[in-house]
Amino acid sequence: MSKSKGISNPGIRRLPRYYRFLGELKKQGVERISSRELSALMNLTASQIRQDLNCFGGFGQQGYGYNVSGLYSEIGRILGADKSRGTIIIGAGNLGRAIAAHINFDTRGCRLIGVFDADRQLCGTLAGKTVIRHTDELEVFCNENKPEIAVLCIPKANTQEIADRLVSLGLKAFWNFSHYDLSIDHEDIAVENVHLGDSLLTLTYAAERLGTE
Amino acid sequence: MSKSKGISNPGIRRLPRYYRFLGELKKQGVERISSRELSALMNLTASQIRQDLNCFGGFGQQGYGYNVSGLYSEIGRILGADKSRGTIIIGAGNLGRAIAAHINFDTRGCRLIGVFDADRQLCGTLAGKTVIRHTDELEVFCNENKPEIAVLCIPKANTQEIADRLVSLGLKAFWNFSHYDLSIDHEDIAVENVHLGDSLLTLTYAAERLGTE
DNA sequence: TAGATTGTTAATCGATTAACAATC
DNA sequence: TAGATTGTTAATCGATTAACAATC
Repeated sequence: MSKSKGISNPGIRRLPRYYRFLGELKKQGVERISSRELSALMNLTASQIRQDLNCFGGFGQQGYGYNVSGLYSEIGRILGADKSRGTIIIGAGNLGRAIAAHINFDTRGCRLIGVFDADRQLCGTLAGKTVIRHTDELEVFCNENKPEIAVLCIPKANTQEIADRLVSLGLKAFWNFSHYDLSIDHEDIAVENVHLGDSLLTLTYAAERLGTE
Repeated sequence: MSKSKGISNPGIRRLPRYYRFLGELKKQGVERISSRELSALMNLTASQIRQDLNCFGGFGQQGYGYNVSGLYSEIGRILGADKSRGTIIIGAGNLGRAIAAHINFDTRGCRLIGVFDADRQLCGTLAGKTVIRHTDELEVFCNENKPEIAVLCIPKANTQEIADRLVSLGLKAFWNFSHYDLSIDHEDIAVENVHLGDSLLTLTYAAERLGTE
């Protein structure tokens, strides 16, 4: 066991990637892997991997390396992928429906239990395998089902308002796709802002500089 | 003018965010802003902002601050948002269609000129405002229209193969949504991997730790 | 001129890399 | 035991912050 100096911030964002690669290796039937082999695969340094992993405990074995399947489960546990937190999507436009259909919530510690939209036309139709409900039903639904995580696929203008309402309904974590930097003043609330537009602009910037260096 | 020590890597990823906030301020009719005011708005330090911006030139004025609209254009130019690079989407499933309909390519230096899918059932139908074509037409289409940027919304298994094919057709930049870490060995190719699953797991991790610290 | 705020250098902090003793 | 590879400390590198002279 480490005395847990804590993993670096960049390290935290590497954890899901470790998890993904280890899952792949496990699926391929690989039993053990050294930090060196994994570093080659993932384009990191072996040192970095050992530092990252050792923050959570000594998962490896000298002279052997890491047991793939064991490490996979450990990281899954660290990430909370073994949980099953009730999750709702707010906004059933193109993006909300794509996320409902496209994201595998279950393997990431989440269970999709509801999709909501303000447009009555959409209510009753399906987003993935989930029936779309009207946002008026949020209060009743949340009191009954106690979801913890909300995915926000709504226009910028409504985001803060809806988020505040959901906080008051007990939601604890927000995956925010609106073009708005959500930051919630309550402590004990987690927010992950996804700005696809920013990501595209980063690519544009890189394209702009190709062949320059 | 700076002698361009170069912006930090995290700094590069902050540029689109600066652009977004300045665009908002401009829309609100704000004329000037100091690094201090902007830092409060964006949750950064004033020093950081001055460092980031000064890498590209002295856009500010002592005693005054920055001209919002001028700085907005400068950053847009740096990012390449003023260009109009031909862009195609490969894969017209839920995600591909959501991106076609949801992302404003034009304001980010990209012009969506084609959407392709391997499923003939989809061909001829619309993704956003763009007709879906069969991937068999890629060669002819690319030779005629010379797209530079490809958005990959295809299954993991096909990603590397399709990417290689597109590289040989002259594509220069890849916005990759497949569950696969695309890395292209050719130099002079830019890749931006978007792993929505990793993003969700990061949120799960944060949710797991709420109230812990 | 006085006040404000940048541009820029120096100091600090944090993350990554290198090195190696511990140990399987 | 010999070889391999971790866990962990120390050295390096890079990014952020602080400070302040330049200047509008």
